[in-house]
Amino acid sequence: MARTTRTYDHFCMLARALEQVGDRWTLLAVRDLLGGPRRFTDLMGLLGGITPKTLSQRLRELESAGIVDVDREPGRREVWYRLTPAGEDLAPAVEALFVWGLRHARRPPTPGEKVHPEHLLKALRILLDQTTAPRHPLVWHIDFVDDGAYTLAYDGDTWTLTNRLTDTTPDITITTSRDAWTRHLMTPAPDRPSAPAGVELAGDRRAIEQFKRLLAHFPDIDG
Amino acid sequence: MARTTRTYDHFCMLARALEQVGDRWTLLAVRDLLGGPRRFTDLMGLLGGITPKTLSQRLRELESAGIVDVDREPGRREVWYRLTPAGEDLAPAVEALFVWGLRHARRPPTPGEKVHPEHLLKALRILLDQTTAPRHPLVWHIDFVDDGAYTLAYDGDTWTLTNRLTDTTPDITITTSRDAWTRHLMTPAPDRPSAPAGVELAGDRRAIEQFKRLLAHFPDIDG
DNA sequence: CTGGATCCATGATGATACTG
DNA sequence: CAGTATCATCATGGATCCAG
Repeated sequence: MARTTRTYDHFCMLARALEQVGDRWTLLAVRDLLGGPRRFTDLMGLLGGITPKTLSQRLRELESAGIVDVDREPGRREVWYRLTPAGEDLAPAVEALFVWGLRHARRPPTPGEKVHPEHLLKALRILLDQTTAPRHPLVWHIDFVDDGAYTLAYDGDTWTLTNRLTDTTPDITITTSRDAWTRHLMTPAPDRPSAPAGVELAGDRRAIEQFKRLLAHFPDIDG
Repeated sequence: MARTTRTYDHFCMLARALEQVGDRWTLLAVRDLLGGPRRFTDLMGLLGGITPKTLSQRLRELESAGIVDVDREPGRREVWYRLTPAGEDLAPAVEALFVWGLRHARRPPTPGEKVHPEHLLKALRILLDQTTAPRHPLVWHIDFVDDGAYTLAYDGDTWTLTNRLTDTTPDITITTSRDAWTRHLMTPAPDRPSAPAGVELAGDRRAIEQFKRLLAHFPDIDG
């Protein structure tokens, strides 16, 4: 009896969930789609070592599970993948695993390990959500000259990461490169230079001070 | 270059977490260990179709990841597996996936699907945690004549499931069988008989009413 | 009986190249 | 840009066997 998809044959909702998102690469694809719609090659880049075959297979599985919507318009080359509401609902699970990794699987990047600034920003967002509660809303624009631009915003309740610059006027704008940003964030906070090379901070003096204060214990989630 | 364990080679804490717990069966083993220490064969039973080879491999991986502690005492036949504190910290992630499954992957049990009462109880615990807040602490004993016994308790803040009968005096005691309990819980609440066959409820009249009321919308997590 | 190990078959994934 | 095609390798499942 040829089984079309691998199942656990348990009547358990965790098993059911893992049948949908438990395959290798699947939750990493969801992680990258949580930032907003992406094209196939965007995902290829973010997912590092995945092969196109595996990625297209995963995307089809996610589509048929109702987790991803595919946007193909005739006459347009690009295909955009976006999460459905059911896909967005995976955010708490992805985040819980992320938090666990931050606590229990944190190691400096090994040589040859792909460091993508978006994933650092995601870790930062989660950490901010768990450790701080600023008094007022905040908007930070982070512009990677060699990669893309992101908005990290606090709405008075939670922090949000968006993979583009929002229309809102930012409190600060960070202009940097992937390497400089990675180097800056991976430097233990006490050792960080106040004017790090390759990281330009623009904005109000107090907003910049607040930014540095809020980043002060990244990436230590404890204490 | 022979890679001993499969990695993603991403500097991302979600990828790191999934390298530890992302393999097939791993989170299901953690799920079953969250209830308390278990022996190899307990896990074999709870995990349904896993082969001993895969289970022992997963347990060794979990042990070397610091998620599971193995208790081998000389002169004792059994080997007990238990979660370390790092393993217990997986509870939020397991639960978030469970909740997602409850919302988005709920289907009645298909014929041939193993139904373990413990997993139903776990779903019930999560649901109670998300939907109710009784005024006072509660202790329910559930005794399966053909399987084992569990305690579902509310301490004034959260619900806990334990895979044995605790010493506390229970508010109610349910004596049932795997089949009868499954049949009862899988019947839509409005159709449940007030004196279901094979499910004996013992205890104070008001406690029994409360029990029925609290189970009234299982397994619907929404609304 | 518990806690595995071993052998083999098969399916899932990876590397590389190529195409509409 | 968005994938397929082909081939090689690895992980998993099924069955069986074994030692304490």
